[in-house]
Amino acid sequence: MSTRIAKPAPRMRKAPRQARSVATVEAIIEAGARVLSEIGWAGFSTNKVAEAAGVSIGSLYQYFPDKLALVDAIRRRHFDHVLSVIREAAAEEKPLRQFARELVRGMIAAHSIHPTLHQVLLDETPGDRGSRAAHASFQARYLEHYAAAVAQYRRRLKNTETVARVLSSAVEGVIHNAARRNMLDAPELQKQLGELICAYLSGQGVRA
Amino acid sequence: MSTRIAKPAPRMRKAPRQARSVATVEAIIEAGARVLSEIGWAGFSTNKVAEAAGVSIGSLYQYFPDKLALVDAIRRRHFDHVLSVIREAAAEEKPLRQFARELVRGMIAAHSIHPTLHQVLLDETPGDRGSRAAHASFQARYLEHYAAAVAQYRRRLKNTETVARVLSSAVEGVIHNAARRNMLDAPELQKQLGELICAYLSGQGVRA
DNA sequence: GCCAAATGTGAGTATCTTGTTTATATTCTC
DNA sequence: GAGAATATAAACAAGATACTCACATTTGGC
Repeated sequence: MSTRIAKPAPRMRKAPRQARSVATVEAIIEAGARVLSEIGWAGFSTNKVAEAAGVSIGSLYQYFPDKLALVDAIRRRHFDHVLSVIREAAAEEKPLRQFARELVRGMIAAHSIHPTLHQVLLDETPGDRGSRAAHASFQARYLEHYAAAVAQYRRRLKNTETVARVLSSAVEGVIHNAARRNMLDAPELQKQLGELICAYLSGQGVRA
Repeated sequence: MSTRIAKPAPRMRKAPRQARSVATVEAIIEAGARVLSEIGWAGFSTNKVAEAAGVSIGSLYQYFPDKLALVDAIRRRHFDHVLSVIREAAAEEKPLRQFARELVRGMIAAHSIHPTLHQVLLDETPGDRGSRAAHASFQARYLEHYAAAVAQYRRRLKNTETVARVLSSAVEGVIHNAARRNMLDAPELQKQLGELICAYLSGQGVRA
């Protein structure tokens, strides 16, 4: 219970100017993502990340003011990636079947590198200060894109937002579960996930 | 890397004989579930659990030989609960619509007490020794019940297991996501989740 | 080649957490 | 009321870990 008055907490302590340092920073973020995905937030220590990156701990603190700034960087990079995937899938008008296929492919690809990173970022990672805003903004845009797709393919136009939420979390659930048992690239699973999306969105199947 | 030769690790150090101690043990397990759900495995400490249970740390160690035994007890209790829910929903033959409704209701009820406990148990909790077996056994029986339902309602009989896996993880994903944003009891969500299940299982919608 | 700036190093520290024991006090059963 | 069961919390030992600092090395422009 010490005096906790809003630390400024800058993104980076120092900007990398030479090619070397750019590579170092990149290596740190990449290793951080790996550690976070493989061991989870509980085991995420700066020393461990530095070691995994093949970099001294001092170098890490030369660019990141503290642990949370590092997590922020990891989060930003990953969220940007995922957002681009769904944005692309929902971009132009295309048949439902194709949308589903592209979405599944993209999502699986995005999770193949660090299978459980996404969930760890959402569930375990603390959301102090600025990251909360980024978090919310990500979620909002994420949902927006899903909602756009839902509005495009769904006949009944009611509850678009709820439908989008259900759809997105269902997809995430399947992918996360598959990631946990190393089945992300099973083609059978991809097909079924695609069918789930199509079935739900075309959804004239059963009446309420 | 010390000598890691299978600790026996008994379930309980001592069985509660009087009513008092039974209540104590129950309070500990309950508080443990609460802590695990609210703070996650990273913040799960025996001292914290004891305090949350309104019990001294000594009492905790009088019944549980170590931290993992406690987690085991929590896990066992929760898994039994969830299993009974799905077993009941998939028990007798009933219309698809009704099955979906009962499954959703039961699942939501099971997650309403400790919203994120299930995911924490699956994702963050370590699986040393005996718990691995329990874990696997739970997953197996869990899937079995889903598969039974799938076999009952799905027309095409191929890939029953994959379909069951996709279905179960989709349901879990939706519920977990709703739990995170405290929307578990939104009736709109329940309805949509039911529709998702029905649409996927009836699933004549789109051809491959 | 030279030098100032940029970058990299890693041992060290100070602090905190936490699992577990133990000696002691209280409550129950008979 | 005796002895067993149960509860208490102070204390500890061991470890983890975020972060600093004084120094070494490399780079890029001149």
